[in-house]
Amino acid sequence: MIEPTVTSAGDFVADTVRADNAAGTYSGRVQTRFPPEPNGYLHIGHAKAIVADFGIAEQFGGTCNLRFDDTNPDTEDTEYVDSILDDIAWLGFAPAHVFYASDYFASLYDWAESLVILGLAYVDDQDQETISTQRGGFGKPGVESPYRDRTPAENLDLFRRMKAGEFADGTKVLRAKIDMQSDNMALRDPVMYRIRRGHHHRTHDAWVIYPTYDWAHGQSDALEGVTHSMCSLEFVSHRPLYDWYLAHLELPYEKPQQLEFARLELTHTITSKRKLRQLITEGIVDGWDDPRMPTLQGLRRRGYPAAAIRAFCAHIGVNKTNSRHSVEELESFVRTELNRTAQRRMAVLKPLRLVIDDWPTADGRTLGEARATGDTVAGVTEWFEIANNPECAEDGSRRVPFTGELYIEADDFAEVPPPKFFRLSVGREVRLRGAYLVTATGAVVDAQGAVTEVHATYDPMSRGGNAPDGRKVKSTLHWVSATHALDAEVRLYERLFAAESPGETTGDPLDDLNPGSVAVVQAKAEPALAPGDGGVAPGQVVQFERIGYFAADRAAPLVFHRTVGLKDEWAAVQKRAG
RNA sequence: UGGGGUAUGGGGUAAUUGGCAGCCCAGCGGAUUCUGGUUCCGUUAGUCUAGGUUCGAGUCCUAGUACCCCAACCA
Repeated sequence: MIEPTVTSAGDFVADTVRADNAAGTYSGRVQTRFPPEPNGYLHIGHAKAIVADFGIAEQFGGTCNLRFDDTNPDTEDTEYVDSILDDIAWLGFAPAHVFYASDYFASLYDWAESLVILGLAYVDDQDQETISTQRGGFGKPGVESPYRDRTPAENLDLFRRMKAGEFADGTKVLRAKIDMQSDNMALRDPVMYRIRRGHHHRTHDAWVIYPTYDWAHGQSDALEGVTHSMCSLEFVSHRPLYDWYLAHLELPYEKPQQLEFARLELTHTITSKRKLRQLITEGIVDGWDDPRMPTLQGLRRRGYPAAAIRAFCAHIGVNKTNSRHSVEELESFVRTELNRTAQRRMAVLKPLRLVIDDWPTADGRTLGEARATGDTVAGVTEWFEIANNPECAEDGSRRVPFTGELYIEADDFAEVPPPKFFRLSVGREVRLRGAYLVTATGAVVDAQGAVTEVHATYDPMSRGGNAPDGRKVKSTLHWVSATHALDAEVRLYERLFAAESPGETTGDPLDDLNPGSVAVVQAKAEPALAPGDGGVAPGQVVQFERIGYFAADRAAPLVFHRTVGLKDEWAAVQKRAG
């Protein structure tokens, strides 16, 4: 399906699997599952879990299934089921099976009856608040429910009537009879079933009682034959409960074991579903697929390759330490992948007109001579064959038109060059990528002192970019022929959150929003940036030479999203200079 | 307040389970380069604290400290 995502050697899950294999615990079988609740879109944090779940199965020749943890009808929807399916496929994984916890509602119910008969579960008539109060607190004792000692027969009758819909929502629950004095709150008679007349996206109105996560999860694992059930660290204290349930049931396979690892957190990023949703409802971003969102949909639209996300997740591995990875590390995986795969194109984000005065016109004059007489005749057009990707010869080349009137990047010209400035200034020679060596002869400056046009001469002997005498220039600039330039809209994204840990100081991540997280500029693009043959496909990511990687919008032609910028040594030099 | 989890350079993560603290990101220096990109070479910097065991401790023991999780009929 994909190239092996090797999990890091020291990962404790792999250690556990190896130990289990050595001990013969599961007869060498390895089965995992990725269990999202279909109540939101997948984000970069889920990618870590997906890579871990599928990765460990793959590493040991096992299987990994997808299971929708759809036990709460109030929050779940097929919209999310569909997007999750889509995202997992995009990431490059193919689940062996797609299961739903709701497929097991009948089995779960039967198992619950067996616990009732064993005297290990009881129906409690108290309301939610009372039950919560009786649970006690950290270091404080719990209080047993007055209904705790109902007989199995009475409980069975009540439970069946709960299922039959005889009772109103919230009026009764089924609870496991464990230990109201346990230090572990999860063991103080946890709720197994609640009455809820929500409309379930798959079972519709067949059920009025729904299992809780704790009652459904381990049992679903057991039913499927899962061996290693990975989840995040906040479930560590639920593991004794996971084990308690399974210890009291007849299982079709060996008992699965729960293993917990730390969630992925990134700097300048949030993964809280609630907060992500708030970004949308408050209009801060356009939707779940806004390129600034950490959702897989957003990252995809932004141009992050699935292979880069996979490699990043495999690289960070699984661990039990709560930590926050720098988003720069993710970006570095994105650059590494894109450097290899993205075709190069030229686009000018801050266009500055460059006129080559000695460039020939069709009527045998030069541009300079023609302009001197007020004539706006065009220069001749020359076509250059430029490699699509110097890192990948198979990508071939494209033809790029060149004339005597071009756009170059405004930042590539300086009237007064600062120290270590290698680019164009009057009297200095630079290369126009793949075309000619040019020397600036002067600049036109407006009333505000801004450079509006640069004049230059070219060396006809340097066609293709090299001078026959072998002289070197310090800089190569990208350019776009003014007469052939296409107008493109380029959306430049910055971090959505200015703070490394959004919300750390005030408690609300939205207080740390970066007000300038997107800037839109009108750019000049070479013809091969147009959609279609020899151009770019919707969603394709290309490198704008010397600038960064940009994803063509999937719908709008000539609209580009900045995936990530190139490393910028000149920016670092300027920063050091102050 | 009780229980549980976790601590290794600036960030992240390894260490064959008691034997030379390695790798990635970032930084810095250099080489190469028709992208100030890429690539290559070099380099700065670390075992939470205090004791102890040992020829030898990131690893074992004791006592602390810090951070995270748990008192939903959410997952």
